[in-house]
Amino acid sequence: MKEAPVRFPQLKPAIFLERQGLFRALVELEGHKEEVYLPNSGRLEGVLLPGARALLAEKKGQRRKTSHDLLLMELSGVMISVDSRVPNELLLESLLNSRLPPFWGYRRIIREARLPEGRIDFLLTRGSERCFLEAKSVTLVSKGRALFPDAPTSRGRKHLELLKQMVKQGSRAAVVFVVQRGDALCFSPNGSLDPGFALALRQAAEEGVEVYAYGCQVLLEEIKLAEELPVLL
DNA sequence: TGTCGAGTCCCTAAGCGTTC
DNA sequence: GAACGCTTAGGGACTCGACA
Repeated sequence: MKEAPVRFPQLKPAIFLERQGLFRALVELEGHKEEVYLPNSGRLEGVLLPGARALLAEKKGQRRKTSHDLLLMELSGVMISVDSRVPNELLLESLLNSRLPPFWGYRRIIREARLPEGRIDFLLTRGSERCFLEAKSVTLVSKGRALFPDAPTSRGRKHLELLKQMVKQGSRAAVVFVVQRGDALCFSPNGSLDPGFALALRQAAEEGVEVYAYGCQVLLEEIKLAEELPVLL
């Protein structure tokens, strides 16, 4: 697979102190404490560790209440992207440039496709053929195995139900787990934390929903999709 | 008709409060 | 106890009105 990077602006190093809310974190930046935007509402277990190195992007905007986004954490030399918007961007880049072999040949790509039952991240079409694609952000890795979710997710199960419905209606449907770090060797659902999601994913796969996982190469300058990872359901 | 800006809706997931 | 709704911050998509 060829590379499809999302580039970062110049990042500022900081020290992560604590999470202050769903979307806020307190860091030490250039000798003072600073509240920054954390673009991820997940639990981020084992990633947001006090004292760890954080990397920030300066942001300007009228509606903003913070002046920086927390984009990367560095733990034991491993760079981890904590921006939950990145997987969609990476997939879009890869789809637009025909860089994902399982999804080659689709002529039209619609983001955030609206359905009566909900919204799906991508709808790919080729004539009358349709493929629904849902992207999931993964940040948790244990002993080389990427795990999703890092907190019980009823929304995740809802998305799987929706994909199953699309398969029943004759469309193709897939869920793509994007592991936003470079130290994962394989992917599994996090059955010990959310057995319901793990069961739903296995059932979805049995009923025809395709399951893919990709690792990422995370650098200070950019993040790009890496090789496809084995999925162990 | 085309462009621009303002406003609205929806998405992310956890946590809290309310209702049954 | 379960189910549901709301809130949180920020951004993208979309709609609508104003104007050239």
